[in-house]
Amino acid sequence: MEPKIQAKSWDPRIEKDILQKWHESNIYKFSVEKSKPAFVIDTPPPYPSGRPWHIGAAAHYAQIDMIARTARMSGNNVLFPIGIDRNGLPVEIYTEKKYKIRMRQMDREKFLDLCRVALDDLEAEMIQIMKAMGLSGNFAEYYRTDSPEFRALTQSTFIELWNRGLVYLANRPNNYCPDCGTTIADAEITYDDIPTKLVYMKFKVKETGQHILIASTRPELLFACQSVIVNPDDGRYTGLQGMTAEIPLFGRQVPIRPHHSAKPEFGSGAVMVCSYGDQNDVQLFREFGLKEIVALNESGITTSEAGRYADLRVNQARAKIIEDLKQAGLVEKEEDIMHRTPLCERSKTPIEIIPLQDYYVKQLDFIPRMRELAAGIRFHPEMHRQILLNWLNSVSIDWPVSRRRFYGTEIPVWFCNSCHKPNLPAPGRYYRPWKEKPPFEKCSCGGSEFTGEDRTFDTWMDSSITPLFVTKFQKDPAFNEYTYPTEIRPQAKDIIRTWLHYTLLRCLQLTDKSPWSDAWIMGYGVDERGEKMSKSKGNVIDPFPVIQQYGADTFRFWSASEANLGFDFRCSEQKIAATQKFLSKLWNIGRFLSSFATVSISEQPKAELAATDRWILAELAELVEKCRKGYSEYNFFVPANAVRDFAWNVFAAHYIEMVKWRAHGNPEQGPEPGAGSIASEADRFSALFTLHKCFSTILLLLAPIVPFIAEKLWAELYSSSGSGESIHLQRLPTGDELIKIADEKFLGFTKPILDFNSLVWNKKKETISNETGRPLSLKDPIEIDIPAELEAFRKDLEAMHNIK
RNA sequence: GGGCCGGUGGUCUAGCCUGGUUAAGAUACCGCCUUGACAUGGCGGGGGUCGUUGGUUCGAAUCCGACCCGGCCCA
Repeated sequence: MEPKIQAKSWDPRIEKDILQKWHESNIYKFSVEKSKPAFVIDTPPPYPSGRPWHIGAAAHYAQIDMIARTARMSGNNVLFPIGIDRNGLPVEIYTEKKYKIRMRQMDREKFLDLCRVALDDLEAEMIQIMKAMGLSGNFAEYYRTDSPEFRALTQSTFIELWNRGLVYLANRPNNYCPDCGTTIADAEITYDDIPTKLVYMKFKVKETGQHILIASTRPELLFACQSVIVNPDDGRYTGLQGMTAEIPLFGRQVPIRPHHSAKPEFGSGAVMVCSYGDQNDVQLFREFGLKEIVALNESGITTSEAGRYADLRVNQARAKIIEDLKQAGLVEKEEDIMHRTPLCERSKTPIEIIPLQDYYVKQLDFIPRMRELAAGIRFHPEMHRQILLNWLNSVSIDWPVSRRRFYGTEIPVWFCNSCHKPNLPAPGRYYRPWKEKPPFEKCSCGGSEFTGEDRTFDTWMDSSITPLFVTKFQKDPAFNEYTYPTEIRPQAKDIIRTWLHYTLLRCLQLTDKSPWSDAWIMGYGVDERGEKMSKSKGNVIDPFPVIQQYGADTFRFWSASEANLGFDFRCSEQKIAATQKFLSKLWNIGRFLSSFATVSISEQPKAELAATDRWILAELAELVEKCRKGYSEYNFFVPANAVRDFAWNVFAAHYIEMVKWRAHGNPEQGPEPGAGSIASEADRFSALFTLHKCFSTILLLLAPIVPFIAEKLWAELYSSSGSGESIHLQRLPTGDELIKIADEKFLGFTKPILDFNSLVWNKKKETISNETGRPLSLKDPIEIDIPAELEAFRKDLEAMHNIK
């Protein structure tokens, strides 16, 4: 019998037609439907930062789509928004490089236009990949975080917080990246061990005339020193506590105090406290009430406080000061050490701590409540909850949200030129104070001249309201009511302390609840040796050609079967290529089944099924339960591997071989029927029913992971004769009905059956044929005893192996 | 210094929660086979002191303790 499906392997080019069909039938449409539960995904809007898109990120979005499809096939009304994050530093740097320009040395408006064009190009490619991967998202209404509509929401939510007293302006030392020219938050800092010199300098003790050795990695801050500290338990310095030290080269006198933060084992055990070498200095200035000396300006240049060393870059000042100290014989020694240095996450520049005026959003007051919300969110996997809790425990200052950058949402504030009071407009529209007149006439002081704020927000101010934006907060109350809070936040684990944290904070402040019930945290994609991918290492894999060559389903199945929930996963093209074999296997099982009339799989069989059929259905029921458990945790690693193992190693390898003779029925149609191969109609029906029951279930179980091939095979075998409905509008199967027709006790036969088949195959291999002088072919007859416990399967086993 | 995660054939992973025959799969390697869905296939094979070490137990990859190594995060 000729199979209805002709092609001998799955052709990924078919995916294009299927995409077109989905697009035309608009099957992933979302609208408010009170009778159906809403399932809203707080999709991460990717940042189009340059080519190629990270393959790990592409895998991440493939899995987010699996969440959407799982939810849909579980009976939910799914909102799967698609957005693009376009605010922030990376595009500014990209644009500066591309056009060889400097942002601050050109017209702001023109610079923004160049950024926009760059983003449009990068975004178009990203959307193209997302579509090609088969994401069932709402592309028709995709949003951008730099649109007037999005920015208006960022601003209006800021204005609301301001009016409620949750925002303040303050001048305080904060992390400053001299390279980016802006304040950054603690969350945007990374640490790296960098080799540096620890300089041992001699300070004179006024009272004794002796020297005290001060070890410091920041000698260039000498002139900003306001105290020396020693550990109170450090016997070497007990007598010096309370005395006065004289700063070399500058001659200023500062007190020597005891403080536990001076570690006796580090350097000389005596430390100078300057404004500001590190966060500990900030802490000590506050604790001791010291007067701050501003050491560096916003360009990272020493101020006039540095005297002879003014107007120098940090490195220059450092070199000159060390040289002069050496000349004066005041350097005892220099030691090479590795120093854990705070770096700007974006530019990798060492950060400085500089006092500047910034806007702060209050977060310290909200930490206890955030801990409560964090306890109520279901984390997938559970272990990643700890990353958030650790971060909540280490937050020590409010969130500085102003940035001295251009491509971002403007801070909607105008300062009165007379009294300098900040004036805010009414919330609602998008404001650009640096180029617009204020939407009001007078300040409360009577002044009518204003200066617009020219700074922008930290981009997390925008990103942290995605759950509000996608649920039409403050715009469509009925929609918002139906969709908020959302169901799930999928994201990568490296932005828990930023995106997840800030979203929780902002939504708590604005809605008094958690924006989601579940948080789904994915690990990183690393290279095949487990190392981070980076352009400099040359181990980056571009996902686009991979998807084009192997197809979206191959890429998706690879992603599901390789990335266990929350763990880092390895990316290797070889493995992706190998994955394609499974799709080919699946296709050919479908091709085999297409040789026979499709038996209605919705009907219950009338007569009792054959033992072999009840056995495989028992295995199938177990598979379904296992997959459902995986799907309920959005862990696609579980169903992907379980279905592959079942379909390939049990169903195809053993079951199909055992029932082929019954499926064919009429021995005239098989070239060389085995013993006892004339099957009754009842036996034949039993086999066909079971084959289709198993295969249709396999397709349903795989549909969220490999939507294209599942759709195609479903259409070929199960829907074209019926309603013609997409597999993606079906429900995931349950094990209940299978248990009715199967029987759990048959599970015990799996191992004996597999072992027996293997035994026969081995025996044929060992037996050398008298005719050919070679091992027996699998279709050659053989004499072998069937174990008593497999008596119920005798007919199928005899036919399969041609046992005489 | 603290926290989290991992350490299983050459490579990658499953099994560990809930201890129990011969430690499973993929990949790579080797050998054989065109069999009627599939050579992008089938069958077979070699290859592991389950990080180390103590303990609990009749029995430990699995439970408990200590240690070593790697990764990430925090200080």
